[in-house]
Amino acid sequence: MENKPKEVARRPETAEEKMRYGKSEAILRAAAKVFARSGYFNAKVSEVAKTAGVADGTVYLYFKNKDDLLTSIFNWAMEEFIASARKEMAEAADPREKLRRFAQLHFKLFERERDIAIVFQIELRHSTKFMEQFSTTYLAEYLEILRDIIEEGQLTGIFRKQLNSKVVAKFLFGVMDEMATNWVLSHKNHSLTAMVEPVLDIFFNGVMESNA
Amino acid sequence: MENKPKEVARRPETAEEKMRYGKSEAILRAAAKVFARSGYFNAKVSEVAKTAGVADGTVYLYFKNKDDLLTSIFNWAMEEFIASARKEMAEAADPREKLRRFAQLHFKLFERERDIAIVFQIELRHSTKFMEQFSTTYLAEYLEILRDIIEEGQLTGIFRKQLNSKVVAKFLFGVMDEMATNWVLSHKNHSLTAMVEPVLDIFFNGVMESNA
Amino acid sequence: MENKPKEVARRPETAEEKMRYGKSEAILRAAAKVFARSGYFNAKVSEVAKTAGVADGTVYLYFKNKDDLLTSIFNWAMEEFIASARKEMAEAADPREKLRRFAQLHFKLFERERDIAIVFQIELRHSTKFMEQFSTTYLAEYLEILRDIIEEGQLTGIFRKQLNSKVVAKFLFGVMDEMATNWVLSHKNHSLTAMVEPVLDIFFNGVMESNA
Amino acid sequence: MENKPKEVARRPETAEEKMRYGKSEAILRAAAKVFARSGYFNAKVSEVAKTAGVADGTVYLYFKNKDDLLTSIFNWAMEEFIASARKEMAEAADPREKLRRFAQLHFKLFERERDIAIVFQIELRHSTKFMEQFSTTYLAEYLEILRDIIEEGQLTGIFRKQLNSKVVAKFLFGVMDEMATNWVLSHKNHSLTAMVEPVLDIFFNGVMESNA
DNA sequence: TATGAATGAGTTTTCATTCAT
DNA sequence: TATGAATGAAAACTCATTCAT
Repeated sequence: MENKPKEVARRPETAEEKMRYGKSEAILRAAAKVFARSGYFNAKVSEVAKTAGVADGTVYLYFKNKDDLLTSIFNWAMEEFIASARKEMAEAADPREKLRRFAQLHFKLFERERDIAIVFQIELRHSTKFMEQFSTTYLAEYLEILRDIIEEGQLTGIFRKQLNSKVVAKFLFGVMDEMATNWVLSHKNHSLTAMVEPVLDIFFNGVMESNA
Repeated sequence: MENKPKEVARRPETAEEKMRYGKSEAILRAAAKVFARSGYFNAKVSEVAKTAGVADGTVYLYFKNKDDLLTSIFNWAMEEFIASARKEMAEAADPREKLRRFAQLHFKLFERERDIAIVFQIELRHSTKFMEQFSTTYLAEYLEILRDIIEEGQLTGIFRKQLNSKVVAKFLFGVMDEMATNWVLSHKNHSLTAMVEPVLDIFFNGVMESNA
Repeated sequence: MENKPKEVARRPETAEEKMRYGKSEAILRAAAKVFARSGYFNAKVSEVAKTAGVADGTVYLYFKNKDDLLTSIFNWAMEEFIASARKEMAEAADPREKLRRFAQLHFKLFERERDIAIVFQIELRHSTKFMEQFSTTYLAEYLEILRDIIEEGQLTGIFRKQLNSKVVAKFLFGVMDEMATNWVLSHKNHSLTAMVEPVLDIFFNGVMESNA
Repeated sequence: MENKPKEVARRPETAEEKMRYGKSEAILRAAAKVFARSGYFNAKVSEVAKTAGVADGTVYLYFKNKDDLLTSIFNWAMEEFIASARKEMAEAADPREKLRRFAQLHFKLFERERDIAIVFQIELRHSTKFMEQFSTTYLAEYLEILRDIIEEGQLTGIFRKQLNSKVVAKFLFGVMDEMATNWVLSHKNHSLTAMVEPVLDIFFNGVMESNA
């Protein structure tokens, strides 16, 4: 994320805009940190402002309201993730390799940005309203990518054709989501990416044809 | 649930206590309904009281505070679930059958009590604090049951011995949790229990020895 | 006003309600006092609460919001005034006597309740929105009463028939309104009711010599 | 503004001043429009700036603060009005004609500048503080002019000598003020100047038949 | 036990004003 | 002069909780 500022919605052009952009991102990062620490509802906007090093009112120059902060963290991270995922998927040939890279990407992002991981795994789930919005936008796209890979694997004969690719995609997402939540809640600070291999091992043995 | 009052924490003995118990459960059910509808933070205690048909102050005769309502819904449902799960597990012989019954039990409870399902899948996740507490108590017990069955299956030779039973248990929980969340957020009202077979199909193909 | 609590919208029946009613009126009187002193926009709800001897939140148990306080002061006083005006008008026979009593009633109310007078003459005028609402409800009724008396005088031959009764009513209201505003803003504390005679003298006789 | 009051009403001399003058007046007109539309307290300085086509900060180069905008609108219009009134009064001989021209002038100004009329009739009344200041300065001068004409009429024998000229002046102001407020609040867009004749008719002749 | 009126702490948000450029 | 991004004080309102009845 650090090195990919251009992947956020608005692109700064002038030096002046760059500064505005920097403030916007600083506030978003501060919000992620504060939300991760206190939980969205208990977090105070003034705390976000203080963490970002700006005045309370400045937050409202960049974001409509507190809720918009949460939504923006989500959009910001998700857009970036989907973009890199699509790019990386294009580089791998084997569907198994694609899934492996995809999971790696997901988990590496979380390990690099623990605050974002916490917000994603815990805070964003706080309301049906948000969850529904989430489900119908980015989650749908996330599942779409997985589904495409699985169907590709079914065509090339390495995954069982009779399986419903949609169910399989949800299945894999569920497993990965659970690993992520588990990692976020655990204080043992074990590696999350280390889970990719054992998880995919089980998964592949389940979806592969026995002669694949 | 109505007819299984004994499965809630305290058992009423006298007629007087029975009445208290009834009110306590009424409040808990009202809380689940209101939390499911509005989300925990937006839900008002007065709304819970009104839904339960009692005065605002009465809620505080049975529960310490608003947070206690959430915790109590969780404890109430979880104790009941774990108890029936352990009982039912004892009745089945085959590990695969055990897992099948376990998943059925989990999903049937949710289908019967949608408010509880919403609270479990959405509202309870609202804070790391709660999630951590959840992880170290009932989730641990839930995973324990799964792990026991899996290890039993590894002993009897139908599940691959080299797999880490703890990872497998989390894997299975993650898949089921994802199916549940998906069902809660979906408005299509598809059957949740119908997911048991396809999910376990994938799972078993993954964890079984090829000669099992 | 003190001795006519029943003329306010809600009538208290039980002893319990009477207490609630008392609090409602206390808050309304406190609001009138604070609004009169600081002006509506500069007045703080917390100041109203303190003046009424209740907690801030209690204000919102009786009134929807700050604006509702202003509107309620107006409705409360206006309903009372219109009612006593109609009653008193019925008791007088001569149209000139009716107008005299009407003006007396209006000015006496203001002298007895200076806070209310200030709110009426100054604070209620702060927005077109309110003024429009005011114009189409109680002011209309106020002008209606005046107009009825004037038309009665035109029928009995003491007022010039060719005059537009609506214009005459507005004319008289304007004069009285100006006297009231003048009195409110003056610190000399002259008598307002003392203005009734000279004003009606001009109004009745006109400013021109009959031989001019 | 404190030390540059003359730059509002007066005419610009240098090109530089012309620009300043133009901007100052543009801001004042914008303020009148915005205050008329939203009410003083709800109006935003940024909205005034936007309407005037200048940056927010520029408003503060010409006016001390938001309150100064209101006061300046008032001073600006009032100075202009008093000046033209005095000039026009000098041109008429008959006291009745003088009053007629005076009323015409007042109402024509309002018809030409509706925003100003709204600010005068509604927004300026929002606080006792302002009303008191208003009463002791321009209103006093306004009433002075009226009083002079009335006393002139009393000397020439067309107005009744025994009337208190101060009361008569207030009386007439009250009537005209009411007509103006009525016109401002009415959406029927009737002519305000058309009210001059009927109002002065009543004023001059009185409402009673001479034989009543 | 049950009630529900009263409490008052606490937080988001707005917007007049400033000041570095 | 002109700008407009940044400031931060200030206040309406909510609602969990209490407690006298």
